[in-house]
Amino acid sequence: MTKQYHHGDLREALIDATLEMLKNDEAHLIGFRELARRLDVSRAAPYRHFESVENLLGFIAEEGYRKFIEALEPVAHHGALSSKERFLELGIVYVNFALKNSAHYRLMFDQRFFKTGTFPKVEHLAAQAFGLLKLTASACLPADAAPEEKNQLANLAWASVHGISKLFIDGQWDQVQDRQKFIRYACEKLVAIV
Amino acid sequence: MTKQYHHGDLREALIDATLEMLKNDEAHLIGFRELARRLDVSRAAPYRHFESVENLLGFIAEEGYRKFIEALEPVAHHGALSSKERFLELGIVYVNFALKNSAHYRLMFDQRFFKTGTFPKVEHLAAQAFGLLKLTASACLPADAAPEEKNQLANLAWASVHGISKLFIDGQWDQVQDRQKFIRYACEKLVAIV
DNA sequence: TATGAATGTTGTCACCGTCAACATATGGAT
DNA sequence: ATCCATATGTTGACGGTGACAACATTCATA
Repeated sequence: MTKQYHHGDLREALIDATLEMLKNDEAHLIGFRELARRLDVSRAAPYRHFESVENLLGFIAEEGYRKFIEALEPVAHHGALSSKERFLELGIVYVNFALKNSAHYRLMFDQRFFKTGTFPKVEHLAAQAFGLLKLTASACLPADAAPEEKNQLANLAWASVHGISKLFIDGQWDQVQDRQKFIRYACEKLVAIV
Repeated sequence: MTKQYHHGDLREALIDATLEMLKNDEAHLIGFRELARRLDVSRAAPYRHFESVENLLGFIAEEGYRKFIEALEPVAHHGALSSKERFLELGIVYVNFALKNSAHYRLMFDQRFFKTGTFPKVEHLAAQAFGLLKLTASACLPADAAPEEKNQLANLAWASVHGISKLFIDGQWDQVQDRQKFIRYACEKLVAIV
């Protein structure tokens, strides 16, 4: 098959190639010229699909949050589980999502998307995701517990699963042998805090 | 005072200006040309003090870890406190260091420094800092506790304080009113886990 | 005071993101 | 089947960047 003038699905290919690069490199190393080179396409072709590099990364971050919410939602609303069981499961699902989608997760928490106003979609999706966490954590406390206490619990849980995810992803915990065992340990301890 | 040929202490000025920029921007936006402009110096002058931008950032990361260890060490070895008191205090000091030195802290956990082998000094200092955490956490468990359990506890504590620090620093927790109150709450809960 | 080292400057190169102008392919209306 | 608007890909150009080499100035000290 000879080289074609049109790529076929350059948009999707750009996203895939970016995620591929993000597995090893940091976001700031992503560039249209490099992506174009990898996809055997001219240097300006990516501009037909994304306004700018920042824009491409923003879209991928959004995509990540959508997948994230998709993963958390059923657990947060799982009727057959008790509040604490939901809380436990949500933590486990959270960290496993981060591990399986590390390129997405890293990008999702990139500081550049949280300068208020510049990426409203990302901000909104992020708030939605963390709403699920707050909801699930709060439900473990008595209904008449102080709102402050509910927030504190939710924030501590969020910080913990986020910290676990980051330290795994960024390679600081390569020595941990049984990741699933640790994740379960950590989430059980968090549930026990209540 | 007329413009001088020599700056005086360009090296320190570069470090300060970089930290100033890091308060708002991300590491990838730091550049020698921009720094030179801010310090009213020619574009190549920074090369007399740092081999490359990467190198400048690496030095600042090292500096951050040295300060970090300096802050943690006395708490970790504070003889007048019980194991659990040390654990509690260490957590509080950890997060407060991150808040007060947010530019340093962000850089210290930049992924670029943990590609094994490229920044051995940073890697070593990081390991040293986290050794203090592990030591302090482990001491709260019975001496004959399984090493795995000690590691699990230390890792969970580390993940939690790291997550708290990151979420504060990256602006995701701007709505939290009394930061110190939350930090104390979180660290007390972590101690209670033991 | 003279001289080598430290520090600052200018010139140059290759790379990058972005836009404009142009080329080609695609798909639907006729 | 043909025509044309649109989508997509290409090339050229511009200003920005990091990095290095060659050159200029100042400093330290013998």
